[in-house]
Amino acid sequence: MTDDLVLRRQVCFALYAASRALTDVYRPILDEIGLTYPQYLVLLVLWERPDDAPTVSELGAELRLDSGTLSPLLKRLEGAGLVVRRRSARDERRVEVGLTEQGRALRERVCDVPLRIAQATGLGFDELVALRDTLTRVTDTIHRQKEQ
Amino acid sequence: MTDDLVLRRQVCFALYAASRALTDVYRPILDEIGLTYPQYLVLLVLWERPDDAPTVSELGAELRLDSGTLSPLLKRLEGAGLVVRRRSARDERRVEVGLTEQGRALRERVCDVPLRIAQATGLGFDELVALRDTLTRVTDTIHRQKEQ
DNA sequence: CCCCGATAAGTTGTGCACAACTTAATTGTG
DNA sequence: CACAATTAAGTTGTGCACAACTTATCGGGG
Repeated sequence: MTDDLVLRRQVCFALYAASRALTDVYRPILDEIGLTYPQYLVLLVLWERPDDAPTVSELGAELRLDSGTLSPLLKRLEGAGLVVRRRSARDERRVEVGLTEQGRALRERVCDVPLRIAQATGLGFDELVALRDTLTRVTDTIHRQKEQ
Repeated sequence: MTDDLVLRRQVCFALYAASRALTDVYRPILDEIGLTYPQYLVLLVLWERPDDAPTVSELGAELRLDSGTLSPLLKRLEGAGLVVRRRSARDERRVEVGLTEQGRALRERVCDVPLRIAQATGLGFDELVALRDTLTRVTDTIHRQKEQ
């Protein structure tokens, strides 16, 4: 029982270490185009629906990040000329985040990134899908518990 | 091809989200004893070998964290009275990190934590072990590539 | 013995994450 | 309509992560 506190036995550490390791793979790739990994994630959401201009809250719901994280991040993306933020006309509380032409164009420069990342993991396609699905299940389980 | 850039399909996002979700489960538990998750990880290493007093570098090798992260973290742990830092007598460059009596005693208060975390994931024991091993394999693969 | 490269820890600066709080706009209820 | 409760975004403060740099010590070759 006392052995349960050994670092290498803990799933949480494996998760924490793997997450940082994968981010390390992203870093040099994203550095070239001047993005951080969380900024890249925001753009992924925007690229999925290029004409949608989701609000900060909607972005946060997708990425599970709050305005405390997103507000300064979006300000930096706007400073880089990749997105625009505008107050909603119908609801002045909301801020809609849209892609600029430059932000839209950036998509072409990263379309081979997922493949390069997948290769770095050393896992086969089926293993990757299984891993992703297990992780998604864990995340959903935790969030469902939190809401109750 | 173009679909590869969809957020929910990316293993990396699943990893990033799961890691933060699990940390969310830790937070209220560790809050009670005044620790952050990375601080808890440092203590895990120290508890594994209570009479060892590893150096900052050795801690960093276990956790894959550099002195830029560990130095201030250890200073806070020392401020909380859980560890002591002392220059090695044989090599004045090294700083050895040892547990205080209070730090040693804290172990008793967290020995049920791994079980509580495991339950929060909703996975069975075998699934957890398989997940951990897959993640460890990914991490090792990435680090091995980095060294070459 | 001296110096030069290597090593160890710490410092500085940037960018997340997240809690707690503030400000402003909106909605529901009487 | 009035106004209290809610919601949205932003701000502030703390603590990681990590790159780049500094300071101090160590070790080996000339």
